[in-house]
Amino acid sequence: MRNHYCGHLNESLIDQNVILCGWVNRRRDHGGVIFIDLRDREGLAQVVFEPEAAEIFAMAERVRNEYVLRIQGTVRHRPEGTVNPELATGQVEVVCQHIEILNAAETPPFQLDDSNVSEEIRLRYRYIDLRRPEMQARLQLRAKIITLLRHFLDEQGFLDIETPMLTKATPEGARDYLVPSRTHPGQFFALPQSPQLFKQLLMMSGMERYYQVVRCFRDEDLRADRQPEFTQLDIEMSFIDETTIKNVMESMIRRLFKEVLNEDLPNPFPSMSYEESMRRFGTDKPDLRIPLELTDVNDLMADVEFNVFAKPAKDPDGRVAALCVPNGKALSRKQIDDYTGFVGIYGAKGLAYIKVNDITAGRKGLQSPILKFLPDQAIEGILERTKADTGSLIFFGADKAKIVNEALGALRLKIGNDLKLVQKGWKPLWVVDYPMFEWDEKEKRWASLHHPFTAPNVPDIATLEANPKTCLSRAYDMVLNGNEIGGGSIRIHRPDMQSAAFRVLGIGEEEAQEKFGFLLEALQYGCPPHGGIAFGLDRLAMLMSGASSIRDVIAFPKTQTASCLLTSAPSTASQAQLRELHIRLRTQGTPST
RNA sequence: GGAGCAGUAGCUCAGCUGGUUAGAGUACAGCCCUGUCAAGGCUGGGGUCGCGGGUUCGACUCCCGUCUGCUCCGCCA
Repeated sequence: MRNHYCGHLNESLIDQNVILCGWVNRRRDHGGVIFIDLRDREGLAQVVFEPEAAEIFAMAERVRNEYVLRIQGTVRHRPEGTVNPELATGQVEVVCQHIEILNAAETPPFQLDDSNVSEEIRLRYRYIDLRRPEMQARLQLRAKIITLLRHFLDEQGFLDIETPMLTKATPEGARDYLVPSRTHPGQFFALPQSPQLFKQLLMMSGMERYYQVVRCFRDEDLRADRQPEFTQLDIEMSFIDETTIKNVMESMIRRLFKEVLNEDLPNPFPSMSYEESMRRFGTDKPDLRIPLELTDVNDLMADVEFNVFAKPAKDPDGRVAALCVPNGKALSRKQIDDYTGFVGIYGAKGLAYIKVNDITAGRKGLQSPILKFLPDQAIEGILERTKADTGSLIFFGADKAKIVNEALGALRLKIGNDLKLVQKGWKPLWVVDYPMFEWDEKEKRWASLHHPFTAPNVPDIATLEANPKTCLSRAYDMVLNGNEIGGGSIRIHRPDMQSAAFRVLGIGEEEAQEKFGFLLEALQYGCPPHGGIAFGLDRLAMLMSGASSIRDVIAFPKTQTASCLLTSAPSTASQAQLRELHIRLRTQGTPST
């Protein structure tokens, strides 16, 4: 049907007869001469229609935007002075000798070259939105990323193995998407939140190295970087420890960035403990491009006569921390008020600050509503530790450590962006030495920080059960520019340790058997030491393409309420369908017949 | 479950402290035009102001509710 892509035309094809297919990007009708920019996946080509060929010219006059055409013509140099340097094919044009309208098109609901169309409209007409070069480039980049990762893993001896989509609900973790069973009345499959247990079973099956580009489902509320269905690069290896898998995965990501973006990532990636990351950045996914850090000042505040600071300073679960912003003095009162409101989102009750007007003038060089509460010793300590200088603005958070970390961690990102302190480039790191458990205040029980199959970093079961609060796990997260792009762990590979982990989590013997009996059983039949990782492919593609939402690297994403504006899914089911599935609706919905 | 922002022409937006005929750009249609590439010129059509209720002599404008989209908190082992 065609022999060249529009976007591939160049001077080497001059005088050749080409056949192009594509969409009318734009038509410029000068009365006596008509130009049509024909667009396909690879780019644009200018097709010229001259009035001498009356029949062809008449057809070109009828053509409108987004018509689908097949054009036959001769490639020639553009006349002197009409070359378009903005266009990859701008040196040449095609003189049309034959035109075929493969399909007419209604006027599009929006203009493809409008970069400011609302997302609602774009999603409703996604098939048109995806024609835009920007979206074409993103999906092409995503395909390139996946292809490269597959090649790498294949080279390294990983097997691509599929796991079930219709599987068993899990008690821990995210809300499951449920699928009713027709053949088992009242019973349900769950769509996988991840193939976690299957990939572990594959290690027990002796597959040694597994990977899968796999869809995962979580029925939780959405964000710019979270969709109800998303794609993981899921990986598992046998007979390895943390060092091996981290090395292999680093190599993979380094090669990915080199080959796709020609970017050199550090070798090795820096590594940081969870504890250090929380202390310095208030988060376990620090954006190392922002040169701001939190500073602990608990000890300086424990004895001050200012309860807002002294109380959390003395609380074992409290934290008083400072965030020093060089040249932050320029921030207006309104901006500081805005930041106070911002940290309020995270539960902070206020945002104290000190302006450093003159670092050499001691107390007199400072300006702050809280100055009167602070003794000289505390002030000196703060200035020294935060490395404050003339012009600095020091923010303070004082509350439960969780609130201070979240509030100042988020403030650090916001100020970093607002003040344009974010450095160019890519800053990957590993975050390691996660706590094994965290206390769930609502449920009054220990919960896995990672998941219940993560190996604890302890010599024996007794140590695990005696120290749930301080026990670290063998988990590791890969973080890039403030995004968690991958996370994994060495897994528990012995049944007694797995049972102990369940016990700490308050999962009783009976429940463990019911929910995870198959896993506990499998562990008894010869399970190799193993571990793995899963990467969020959508997030990776988002970062690498410079998109600000994973929706921009997913062909057909869902909205924040998890609906598809293109197909109007989800929708009601017919009474007949529901009856077959043994389901009766509680609400007086109006199912179609 | 909660907070914020937005919803006016096909699209993107403006519309003052409430005032009688709701505008702009672009798209679209027609006419003119032989070198444009966001082509240009002239003319024209196009609106349940998201939806429902309330206040008022009068509501795009104020109030309440609701729906939709986005951002965020909670949630996401």
